[in-house]
Amino acid sequence: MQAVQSEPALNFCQACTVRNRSICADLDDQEICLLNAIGRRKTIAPGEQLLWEGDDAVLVANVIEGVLKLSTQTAEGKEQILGLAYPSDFLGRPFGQTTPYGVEALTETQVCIFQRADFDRFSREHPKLAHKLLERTLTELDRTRRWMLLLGRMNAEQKLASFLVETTERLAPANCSFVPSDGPQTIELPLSRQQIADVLGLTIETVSRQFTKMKNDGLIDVSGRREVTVLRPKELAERAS
Amino acid sequence: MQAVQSEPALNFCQACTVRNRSICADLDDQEICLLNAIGRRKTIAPGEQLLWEGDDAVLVANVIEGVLKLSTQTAEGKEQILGLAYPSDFLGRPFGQTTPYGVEALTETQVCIFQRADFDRFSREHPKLAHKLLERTLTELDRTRRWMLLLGRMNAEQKLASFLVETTERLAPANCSFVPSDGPQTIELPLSRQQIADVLGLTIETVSRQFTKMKNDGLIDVSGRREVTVLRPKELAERAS
DNA sequence: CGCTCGGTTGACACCAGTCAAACGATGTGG
DNA sequence: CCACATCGTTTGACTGGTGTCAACCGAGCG
Repeated sequence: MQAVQSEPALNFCQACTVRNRSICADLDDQEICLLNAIGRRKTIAPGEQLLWEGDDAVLVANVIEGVLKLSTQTAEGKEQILGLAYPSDFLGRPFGQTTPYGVEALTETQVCIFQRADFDRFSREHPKLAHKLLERTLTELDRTRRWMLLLGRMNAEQKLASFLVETTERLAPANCSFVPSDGPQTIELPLSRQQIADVLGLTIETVSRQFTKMKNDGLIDVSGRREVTVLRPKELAERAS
Repeated sequence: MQAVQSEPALNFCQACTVRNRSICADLDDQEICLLNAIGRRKTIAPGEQLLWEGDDAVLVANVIEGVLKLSTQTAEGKEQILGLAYPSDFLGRPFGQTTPYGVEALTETQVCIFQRADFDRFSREHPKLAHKLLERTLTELDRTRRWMLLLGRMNAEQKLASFLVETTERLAPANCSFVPSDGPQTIELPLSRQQIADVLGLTIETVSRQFTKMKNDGLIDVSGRREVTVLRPKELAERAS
């Protein structure tokens, strides 16, 4: 576990870009101040790990900027990505003993981290925060369950189409330009082909073939390795079934 | 939505068999009394539905006895079971708008139901309950994520083995006899072959073939349709990988 | 220039899905 | 009592999608 890149305890929260979307949203200025005192900002480079599977859960965090993956491995060493975390998402396992999955940054990422003990205490004393956390966890559970449908019942084409639709949606507010939702839209994928395969429960070859097929069908355009333009969002959504 | 089989408002909670395991565990007698006043017991027959996918979420519930399934469907009508609920588990979507999955009883089931509005209010006023609910939801999220690994990365044999291992574990305390965990153990499956297939993201034929294979390999014994004896728990756990 | 790395493409194998038939337990009506 | 239908399950034959293995491509870099 490496040293935390701490910064002086100024009130970062007031200028925080996810202030109104994260679990802190319902707290008043005074409470924010208290929370600010126990939290620290940290920047994580792509590929760097924030939490390790099986470790004691000593940290929790809010995602401020960037994308991270939560993943676990089978006994044979195959990876399965359990979920992706975007800005305003919450990371970690409060009130738990061990972290049940690894967390790794996919892009340049900024998080707001707390010692778990501090955070646990704070949330016990501030039901508003605990309540927000509960709502968020319930939402995350719903999203995860929808992902099960994808893994259990969809074929490769439907999986990739679903992935592109969801990624476009979740990345859109970051670009923030008001793009008509049925027109072409370009996104930069935060994941490599291998990582997409791990998310979808496929192999890299199958993912690659599906990309090529969609390109040939005129649904998408693939410029660089990470750059994808969705040409026909509606048809793509249809293929996601 | 049918009428609730309500009973006079005696204090059922005091005699509740899941009193110490459910989300009510941390409440004191006075709080239990208040909760008791807004809850109702209800018995559900196998096959009967408690919540409908897409409905307004008006009910939440604790499972007291029996097994239920949470499920959703693809556009093509294939079913995917998202999870199973056992005694002491919590059902429903507090603080949400619509129920994101259907809930149906698999066995004769007893639940303790609340109007969502009542429950939401109660949990806001009693942080102890909200906290238990949060812990439980976090645990459920972890369990669901482990299930994703099964759906995304395991083959049919590993899936069925995992299913039998988990079902044996979760059904064991109900039988309550102290069986040595490495000896033979008989359980009555709460699911049909088709439902097992829906849980594991397989077809009924594949499930059936895997049952036959495990029987021939001497790992299990299949007496009736629902009765399975695990002969070699350790080997079974190994196949679950 | 050659190396590495991520991605693409091809050939092939195999697991699980599909379709179809048969089985066995249960129930119904004559 | 038997004939027959029904339902969940099992078994068989075949297909096809996806995994596996391997070769190749193209960009970046020393």
